[in-house]
Amino acid sequence: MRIGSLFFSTLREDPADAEMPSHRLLLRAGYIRPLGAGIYSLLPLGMRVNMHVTQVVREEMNAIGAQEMLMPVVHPADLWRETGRYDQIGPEMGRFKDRGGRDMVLAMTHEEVVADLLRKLVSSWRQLPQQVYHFQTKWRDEPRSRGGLIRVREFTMKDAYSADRDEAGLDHSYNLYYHAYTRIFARLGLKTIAVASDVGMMGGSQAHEFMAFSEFGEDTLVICDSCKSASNRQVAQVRKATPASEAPLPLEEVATPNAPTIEALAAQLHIGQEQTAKVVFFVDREERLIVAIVRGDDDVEETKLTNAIGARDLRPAREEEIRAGNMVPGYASPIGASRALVVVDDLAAASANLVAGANREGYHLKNVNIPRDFTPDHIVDIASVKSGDRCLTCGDPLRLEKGIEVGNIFKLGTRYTAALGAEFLDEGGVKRPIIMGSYGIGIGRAVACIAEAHHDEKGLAWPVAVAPFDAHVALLGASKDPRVEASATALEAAAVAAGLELLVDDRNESPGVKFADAELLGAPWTVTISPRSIDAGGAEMTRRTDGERSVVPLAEVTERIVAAKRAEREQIEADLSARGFPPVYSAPSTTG
RNA sequence: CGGGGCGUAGCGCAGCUUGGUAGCGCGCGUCGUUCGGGACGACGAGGUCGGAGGUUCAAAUCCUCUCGCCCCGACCA
Repeated sequence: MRIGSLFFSTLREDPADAEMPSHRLLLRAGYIRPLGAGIYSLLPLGMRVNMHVTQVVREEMNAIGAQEMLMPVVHPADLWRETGRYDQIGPEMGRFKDRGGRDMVLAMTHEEVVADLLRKLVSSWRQLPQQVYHFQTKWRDEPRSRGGLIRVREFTMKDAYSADRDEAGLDHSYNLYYHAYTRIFARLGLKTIAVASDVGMMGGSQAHEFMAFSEFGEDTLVICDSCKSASNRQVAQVRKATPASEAPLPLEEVATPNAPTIEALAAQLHIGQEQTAKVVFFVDREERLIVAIVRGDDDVEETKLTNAIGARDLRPAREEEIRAGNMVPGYASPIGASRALVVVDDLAAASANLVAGANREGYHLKNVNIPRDFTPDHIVDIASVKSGDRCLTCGDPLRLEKGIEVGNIFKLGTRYTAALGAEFLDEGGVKRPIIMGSYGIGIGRAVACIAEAHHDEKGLAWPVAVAPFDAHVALLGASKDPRVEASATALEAAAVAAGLELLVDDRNESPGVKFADAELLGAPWTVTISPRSIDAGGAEMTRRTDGERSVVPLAEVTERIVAAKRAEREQIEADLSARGFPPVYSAPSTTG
């Protein structure tokens, strides 16, 4: 490919509204262009990376026996009504009517369609297990898209689905995907960790998220280096401290002017924050006021709270809603409150003589004891893990990291098959619901995460497995010396024979522009052909990652690139085998 | 949905406070010179100032409404 015919344009200056490096560089280098909020076109460069990522995913899916297919992006709403999700899911689902007035939805995911196919196609245990996958557009009307390709509204997802006879089969399928995903992200050059996670809107019994480490990550990962275990902070549990046992003292009201925050309160009373109770208010979808109480040194983890009480769509309460429950914001406690669901963190409940609000402006209560002074509806872990907390299993200190979710695996169970009547007859002639799992990877997000992980101040630096071109060929002095164009033509022919793709920059631009663009676009190699390089013996090869440079005979350029590609792939395979993830799935392993 | 910011040429911005000819840099076109680290000169193309309404002799500028985008909090691949 000659660069002059490539459909793209680079930007010399940074786009004003791009914050994340991947967003900024993918825009600047001409890989993507926005069409609207969270809606992007992939330009040919971006599509090339996308296709390479897709191919790696496809190879690993096929390797575990999954079959590629394609399901529609527009679904009849009735199918989603059958599983209840049409009403459960809020405005993030795209809805419209077709010309006949029928309700239709834009696919956010494909559990319904798979379960529908299962009930139509599968009737016997002999037809199980099955695994299918596709690469398909999803529309999710995110309340807030951001970060370029990191978080968008329309995106391509590889979603795979397993269908098994029983839980043991599901466990096996789940392990297959755990294995395949580990291999996929390693091959894509992403450092990821699988963390135990919340099941969210998918439902089901168990889930892992594959997280790429990134300082721009939206999720916080809780990692125990001793146990080699990791969880999303949303569900992570810790070994809680045992509060000193004190005899409960009588309640006592104290004046605490201008102390609506825990910090101010603790400072004013000269006590530690752990001696206070923090009260946080939420309202669920049924407009129920929820009072969540943790110790002053903790924060409420909303996902834990949501799961603990089976709530949906929690949002922070407004001040008037708090007052309607007879509580005073800033000085609140459930003592004397009405009409609220009270959830207390187990640590707070075990702590004696806490300071809590008096529901009177400027006053707090000392020596609050739970449940002596009020009766919680739930006592359960709802505290957010913080740095310094200790591992539930081994007691060692936990480490917190930021990550971006690039893939997830869910044990769905019979959530969808039971609702849709996707059943099979077992050997005994007994009708049973099919057991499902679902497994997603956001392709565009993976591309963005790779860009996040592989760039420098000059531009992108793609791993060879996904680079849009194997090499960027910069021609210098071609107008003066016909040997340059002749060499380029010869190199292009050699590349075709070797199965390599080159981007040849034959523009009439200054060398600085060509080098800068080569570094911005991020091909693994820059091959410079000039009268000088020809006199020196051929072409100059520069490795993008470390700038290592050498002059090699023109005839050896392609074999050098091929050898480097092979070496990188072999290194990745060696690393994967050492970690227990060889090309062929061998044994169950979901530890970690 | 709450908070903050921004919409002026393809990109980055100035002009707005104090209303009166729409500007700068980069990029783009033609010609010439240059040619191993974002070259130089000459000439040139390109804008309903996001949109609608209002105030005014006159609106990019003031007022109202509206649309869009970005960033920070509640969701997810």
